Parts: sequence; C-alpha cells; structure tokens
Amino acid sequence: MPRVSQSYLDSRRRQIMDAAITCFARRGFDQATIQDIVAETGLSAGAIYRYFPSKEDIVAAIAAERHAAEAAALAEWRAGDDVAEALRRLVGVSLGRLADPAEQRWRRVTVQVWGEALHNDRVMSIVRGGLDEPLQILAELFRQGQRDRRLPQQLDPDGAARVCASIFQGLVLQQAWEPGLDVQAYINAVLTLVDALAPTASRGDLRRTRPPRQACRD
Amino acid sequence: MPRVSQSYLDSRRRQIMDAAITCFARRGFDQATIQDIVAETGLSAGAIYRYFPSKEDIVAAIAAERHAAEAAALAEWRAGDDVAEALRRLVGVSLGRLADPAEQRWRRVTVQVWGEALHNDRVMSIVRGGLDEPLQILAELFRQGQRDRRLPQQLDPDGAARVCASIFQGLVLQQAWEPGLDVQAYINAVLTLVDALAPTASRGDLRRTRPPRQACRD
Amino acid sequence: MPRVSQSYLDSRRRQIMDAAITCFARRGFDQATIQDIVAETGLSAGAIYRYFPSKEDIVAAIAAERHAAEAAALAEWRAGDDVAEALRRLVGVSLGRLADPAEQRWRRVTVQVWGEALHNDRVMSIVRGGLDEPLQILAELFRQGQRDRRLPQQLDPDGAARVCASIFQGLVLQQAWEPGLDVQAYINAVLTLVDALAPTASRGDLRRTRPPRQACRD
Amino acid sequence: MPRVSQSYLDSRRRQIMDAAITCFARRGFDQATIQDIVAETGLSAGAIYRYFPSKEDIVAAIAAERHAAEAAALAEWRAGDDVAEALRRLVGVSLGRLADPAEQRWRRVTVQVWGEALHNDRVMSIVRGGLDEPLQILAELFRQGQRDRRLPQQLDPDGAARVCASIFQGLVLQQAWEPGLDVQAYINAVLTLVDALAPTASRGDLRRTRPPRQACRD
DNA sequence: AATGAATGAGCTTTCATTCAT
DNA sequence: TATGAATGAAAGCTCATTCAT
Repeated sequence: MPRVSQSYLDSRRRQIMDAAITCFARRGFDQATIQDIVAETGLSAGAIYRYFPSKEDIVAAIAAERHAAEAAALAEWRAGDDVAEALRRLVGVSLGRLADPAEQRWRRVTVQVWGEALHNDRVMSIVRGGLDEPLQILAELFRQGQRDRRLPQQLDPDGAARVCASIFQGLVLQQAWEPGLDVQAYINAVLTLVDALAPTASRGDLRRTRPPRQACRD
Repeated sequence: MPRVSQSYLDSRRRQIMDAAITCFARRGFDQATIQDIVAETGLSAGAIYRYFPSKEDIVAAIAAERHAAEAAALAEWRAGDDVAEALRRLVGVSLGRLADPAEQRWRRVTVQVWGEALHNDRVMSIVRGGLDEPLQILAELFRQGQRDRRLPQQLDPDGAARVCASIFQGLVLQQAWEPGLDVQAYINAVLTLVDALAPTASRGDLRRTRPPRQACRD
Repeated sequence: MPRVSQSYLDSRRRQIMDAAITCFARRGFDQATIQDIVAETGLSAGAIYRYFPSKEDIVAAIAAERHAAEAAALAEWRAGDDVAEALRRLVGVSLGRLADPAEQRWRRVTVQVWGEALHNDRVMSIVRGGLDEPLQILAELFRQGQRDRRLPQQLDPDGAARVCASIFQGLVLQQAWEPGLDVQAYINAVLTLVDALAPTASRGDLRRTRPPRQACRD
Repeated sequence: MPRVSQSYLDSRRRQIMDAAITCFARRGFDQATIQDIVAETGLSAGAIYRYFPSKEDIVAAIAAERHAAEAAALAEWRAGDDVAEALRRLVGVSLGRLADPAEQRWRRVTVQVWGEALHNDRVMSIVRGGLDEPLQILAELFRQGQRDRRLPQQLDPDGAARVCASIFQGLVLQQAWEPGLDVQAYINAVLTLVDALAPTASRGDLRRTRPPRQACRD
C-alpha cells in the first residue's frame, strides 16, 4: 500500500534518469558521480537509492530505455512490399530522427553504452538484444528483395543488414563527436546508395541509364 | 640498472602500453586500475610513472598509436585512377585488416576511445585528427569519380565519405561486441554496394568464393 | 544523521581542528598524515574532507585561527596614555598568556606555521597580516612616547616595534623547544628593559615577587 | 685506501649540502625531494646516497653546520670588560651579519630547522646545543655587569639572556619573511635599548639627563 | 519518504631508497 | 665510483553506499 501515488514514483524515477543522462553525457558513466546526479536532480543521495539500487542500475535502466525507444521506432516502421521504398522509409525513421539536435545528449550516452557493454554483461545483453532483432528483420527484408528480383542476387543479406546497422551507428558516433554535422548530406548519400542498389522507375530519371543490376551476369 | 639503451626504454614503454591495452580492453579506461597494469606488466607502480606522467597519458598514447596505425594503413592505400577499384582496395585495406582475431583487443579499446573522446579533449583531438583526413580523401575520391562519370552525379561526396567511415566504425563496434561475426559476409555486402554504385565489367573478383547462399536463379 | 544543527557542524569542525593541531604539534604539517588526524578524531577520512577541502586547508584554517586569537588579544589591549604602562600591560597580555602550559601545543604549531609560510603563500599572507598590524600599532605607540618625552628620541620606532615582535616570537620558539622554561624570569627581564627605556616612579609593581636572586647590594 | 682524494670527497659533500640548502630554502625539508637535490647538484641519486646515508642526515648536517657557524661567530666575540661595549659588539657580530642579503637562503633554512627540531630529536639536540651555550655566556655577562654595577640589579640575567636570543631569532624570522626589512633600524633600536640599560659617558650626549639606573630605588 | 553526514575501501600518484650495471 | 631504473609502502583524496534522524 504505497504512501504516494504511482505517478509520483514514476516522475521521480524519470527525474533521476533525466539527470543521470545529462551527467553521463557530460562526463561518462565512470566519471560522473552520484553527487553529480544529486546536484542535477536537486534530490538527495538517499532519494536516488530509493529508486535505484545502485549506480549500475541507473546505467542499465538508461541503456534499456534507449533500446526500447529504438525498438519502438522500428516497430513503427513496417517493411512493406517494395524493398526500395521500405529502405527509404527506414532511412527516414532511423536516421532522420538523429537529426534532432535535442538528441545530442542521447547520442553521447549511446556511445558510452557501447563501451560499457564490453565489460558489463547486463548492458551487453541489452545492447545485443537491441541489435539482433533489427539485424534479422533487415536480413529478411534483403532476402525478400532478392526473391522479388529487386536486389542483386549476390548481395549477402546478413552482411548487408550489418552494414545498415553500421550506417546508423556511425552516424550516431560521428554526430556525438560533431553535433553540427550535415545529417541531410549523410541521408542523401545513403538514399543514393539505396537507389543504386534497388533502382526504381519512379526515380533515378536524372541518372544515366545503366544495365539492370538484377540480372545474373556471372 | 642505469645507462640503459634507448631500445630498452622503448621496450619498457611498449610493455606498459601492451599491458594497458589488455587491461583497458578488459575493463575500460576508468575501471582498469594502475594496479591492474602493474599486475599485467610485472613492473611496479613507480616504474609505470617513469614512462608515463599519468594514467590519462597512457590512454592518450594508446589513442594516438591507434590513430597512427590507421593513418599508416590509409597512407599505404592510394586512391588510383579507377574509383571502383580504389574503393575495393580500400575495403580490403580497412575492413580486411579487422578480420584478424588478434585485433579484438584493439577493437575493444577503440570503442572505449570513442567514448573517452566525448569528455577528454586530448583524446578528442586525436580521434578527430584521425577522422577528418580520411573523410577529405574519400570525399575527393567521390568527386573524382563523379567527374569521371563513374559515380551517380547526385551522390553527396561528403555524406558518402561519412558513410564509408560509418561502415568501418560499425564493423569495429559490432566485432568488438561479437568477435565471431562473419567479416567476410560484411565485406561481400560492402563490395556489392560498391558494384551497385560504380559498376564494372571486371567486378566481383575480389570477393572470395563462399558456398552459394542461394542458387543462381537466372 | 542528516539535517543536523549548525552547532553540530561547528563542533565537528572544531573536533577536526583540535585533532589536527595535536597531530601537527606532534609531527609537523608534512609528517602528520590525514590518517593521523583520522585516528585522533575517531572520524573517517571521508568525514574530514566533508569539512575541509584539503589538508592544506586545515593548515590554513589553523594558521588563521591562531592569527585571529592573537588579533583578539591585541584588540583587548589598549595603548593608553602612558607608554611605560602600556608596554607593561602589553607584556602581560602577550607574554603572560604564553605561560599557560596548555598552550604548548599551540606554540609548537606556531613555529611550524612560521616555516610553512615561507613556501605557502596562503599561510604567508595570514602570517604577514598578523604581524604587520601589531608592528604599526607598536611603532605608533613608540612615536607617541617620543612625543611625550617618555622615550629616548633616538629610538627607532619601527625597529623597536620589530624588537617587540621578536621578544614575543623568541619566547614562543624557546618555549616550544623547552616547555619548562622560566617564563617569569623572561617577563621580568623584559619589564626591566621597559623600565630602563621609560623610567617611572611607580614601576616594578607588576613584577611578581620571586626569591631574590641576589641581595640588594645597594 | 680511497680511490679519490679527500678534497674531492669534501667538495662533493659541500656541493650536495649547498644544493640541499637551496632546495630546502625553496620548499622546506619535507616538500623538497631528493630529486630536487639531484637536479640542483647535477649528480645522480645514487651519488647523493654515497655521501649521506639518508635525507634526514642531510638535514642534520645542515643544522649542525649552521650551529657551528654561529658558535664560531660567538667564539670570535669576546665578552670583554665593559658590559655595554660587549653587548654593542655582540649586536654587531650577531645581527650585523644577518644584514647580508646572501644569507637569506640560510635564514629560511634556519626557520625550517626550528620547526624540524620539534619532532626530530637529532636536530633538536643540535639546536639546543647551539642555544644553551650562548645563553650561559650571556647570563654570565649580565651577572658580571651587575657585579660591576653597570646593569640594574633587578635584571634577571637568565631571562635577559633569553631576551637577547629572542632579539636574534626574531630578526632571523622576520627577515626570512621579509628580505627587504630594514635591519639597520632594528639594530639601532637594539643599541638604544642597550644604552638605556647600560648608559655610558661616551655616548648618550644627545639624550636628556636621566637618573642613574643602577641605584636600587626600591 | 527523505535527508545528508558518515563510512572506508580503494583510487592515483609520489618519493626515499636500493642495486644491477 | 657513479648511474638512474626500479621499487613499493604510503600518501592525499574520492565516492558509491548506508542509515540514524
């Protein structure tokens, strides 16, 4: 029988996580201290420990939240019939969102999470969980594209899925380092790649004619 | 033990850096302690500090060394006349090297360096120095390819350069997480992308033969 | 244990300073360790650092407190009209206080402070602040005595002020070395000097009776 | 059978002590490091330890040397028949020497020695040895002056001796803090005090007539 | 439920001293 | 003899965590 409402508890937890994200973005997980978070929240050290059993749990909660957000973004995106169109929508969903300057704090924390995962099993399983599912979805998309003769038969679907992940991860990293980076130029380059890989009639009219790529020339 | 040779001094420094890389790969910069490095080297704490003024300097030296190694790999690679050929060689030089399982320690440290750069100006300038030059070289390569009509005119050269960087960074990251990752599949996917972007008659020969994932249905 | 009163905080700070004075008196500033103070207080190392940002700050706080105590003693003393009387009262105020055996700890610390001032600007400014003001007051007293024709005209007021400071400092030093030193003999000698310098009819009454060291041979 | 001459050994020892004095004057005994002395001498750490068994021995040697120098200065001074004249010569010998700006390094080290003596028995016995002998000589001088009726009978000879020591010590201290201090003003003040205590016919002609101090007026 | 003073293990770094060369 | 690289105990200080209030 709680003495305070659940929403009160939730908002405290949210407040702590927000402050922690700010602190972790600023100084990294290890260099940010509980006192930093205390200062950022305006709460007391004791209060923090009422909501999280340890600093590591805050880190894990943040990593998990990030994972959930990405999963939600992906869930929103539906593969659809046309591969090229699906990839273009994916670019919009995943990369377009990164263009938001307000996400800079998140990008910095994400890069920290990557490193943390390497020596923190809990974070690693969160990170891997957040990567493996998209990889499978993407690989399946590429396989479907090949079945539909919309993609080169020699394209390795699993490798290509990982390349897609890299294109996302690299942008996160480069933007974390350089917040002013030209995201649109990056997105355009990716779209050109998609076009090259899966040409469509309704696009590419400005391009010189090229032999259809999907015929097996070997 | 005084008046030792320069090579003796160099080998001690190397010994410390090697031990530090091992420790940092294992636990991250902040969680690895000087005592860990002491245990790993077999030297004393005092000896470490004869070669490096602080733990942070060891981190910086490692980041700088990594940067130098990548700059050397890039210097080895020459853009050459043909864009497609140049890109394929670049894939071999930059990604092929990552396939070496012995590099796993390095990959893990590299990911740590990325995070460290975010709150360590010294490391950041090393990292940025190691990124900006390749980006310019790649962008120029793409511009040249466009002048040669070997690449789509609408390809954004700067964005494309960053995508290349991402393809490298993402593989480093994913391999750090999953050492057994199929690098060849990744490389093949990238080569297929290169083919799609800059088609050649003589393409595909750099792709190693692998068991056909699907029969050629054409 | 939170939300404690200000007096609680003050008493903790006092406790730490007292312990530190004991430790510093025993082993000097540099050889006394934080662990010594921890042992002396019964607090933990962390608790010390809640009240003082560094060991040096404890030293500075102690030097400042000493300075404040002496300034208070001086403020209590008022120069008054008659030079000889004023000097005699000064002797009582400044030297008499030193006779207290409980002050031994303070004398030892004071000597440490003198040395510390030589390579610690913060301590030096405290020490200089505690010396310059008394020197000016004393010099003015001597000048007034000369205007009143109660002191030799050729007496250098500034030099004499410094001699007075020396008479104080030397007693602190010699007592620090030799706690059983005969302070009364010292004071008597100083009073005789004062008499010689500024003769009065009613002098000598402040001198405590002691067994005659030699019969009055006149 | 030494491999090198004694004078070579002596000069090395001298060189180390000079460097140590410089370092100790600069940073104090505890904060000056053996490495500081190594840098100041140009010798190696090992070489230092060939001439002194420990850092503490260097401190002790310096304290002892200082003591010997003061003893020599005192030995040079002979009490003589006339008290007033003897005291005036003493002022010249002991205080006049301090006026030398080159002695600043020594003054700073002396103040450090005072503090060191408080927790270093070896240094304490050197310091006490250097103080007790002069105190006895001075006390005897004052007693002689009283027998000669040249000094007030009520002057406490032991106390007065300590006051003389203070006048010396205080000047050392104040000059250590303030190298530009007006030593001559200080000396003049002391000489005026001596005159007041032991008036002479050949001096004081500018002074107003005062009742002879040596009569027992009580 | 909230506070924040207290804890104390453990961190990085220093430095007097040693001894193989 | 002289060197200076190596040692390692111990220093000052930090900070995640606890718990009396």
